[in-house]
Amino acid sequence: MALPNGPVTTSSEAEAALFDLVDVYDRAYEAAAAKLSLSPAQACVLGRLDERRGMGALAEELGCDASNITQIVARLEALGLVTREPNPRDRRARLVARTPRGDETNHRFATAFTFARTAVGRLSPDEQDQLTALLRKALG
Amino acid sequence: MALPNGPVTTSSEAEAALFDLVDVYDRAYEAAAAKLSLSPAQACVLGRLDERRGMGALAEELGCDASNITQIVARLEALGLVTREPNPRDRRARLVARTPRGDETNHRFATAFTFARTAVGRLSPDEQDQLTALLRKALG
DNA sequence: CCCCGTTACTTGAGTGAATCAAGGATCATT
DNA sequence: AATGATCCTTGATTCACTCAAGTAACGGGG
Repeated sequence: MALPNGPVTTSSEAEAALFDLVDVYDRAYEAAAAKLSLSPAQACVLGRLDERRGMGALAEELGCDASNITQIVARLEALGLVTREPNPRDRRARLVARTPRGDETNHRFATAFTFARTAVGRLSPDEQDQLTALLRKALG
Repeated sequence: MALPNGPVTTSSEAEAALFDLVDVYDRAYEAAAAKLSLSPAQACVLGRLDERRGMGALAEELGCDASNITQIVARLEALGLVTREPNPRDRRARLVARTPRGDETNHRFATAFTFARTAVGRLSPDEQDQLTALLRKALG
């Protein structure tokens, strides 16, 4: 279990609530991935492959080094969840795509990661809109 | 940069907002720690040492294995940010405490991690209360 | 057509988080 | 005094992540 990105000084109620949310969210994500024997990073990459795409595109979207993606995709490939086909238009590049088993695993992950769904579901539609507006404003 | 605990399927606006919040929060936490050459885990442990405490207490609070804490505290100790004194009441146990430099580093981290403060600061006091109430309700 | 800089990805080395299994030391109880 | 539990450490392993360096292929200018 990853250590929480905890509050240093809890100056306000709202800040504490934000921290609690982030902590619970992260733990739930990790737990859902673990249920499928995936690391959070693997689940994340798998979830970005609704359409096949290149390694570089993944790296840029996820904000990490390309060599990091190489490793994670290699593990997903070894698990049979992903293929890494050559790009016919550019022989330097690879196109990563989920296999049928990858699709199924991704779907099972989406089902297992209930936290966001459940949390939002505790709010009425009006409250959901309020929350969205407040979060958007807070994010600046 | 840690991969985001991204949305698998973005079914609602509110869920997407939650994900964005978590992602930005985590990245800001990591960036603040990196500014002080600390890992997120190190910053986290350092932040829990306002009072001296045992390794086991840390492990339990942070929800991880004791041996994980052993490593992190060892690195903090090597950095001169923490001491690991024997507990006079129980010679098996160790009491971990921040050094003066650890106090200063922790304070600088708290200053550098502006995200939660800034985000909440974009809201009026009323809005802050609303956000807190909504998050608490969503967390169940 | 060939050089050349750029791009796409891989490889290797290194750090650190995290978990598990096993072990040593000490405590606390019988 | 023996036993079992508790506190922590050590060792082994896996994985994420980063950086530096390398390979292969694209694409444009001479």
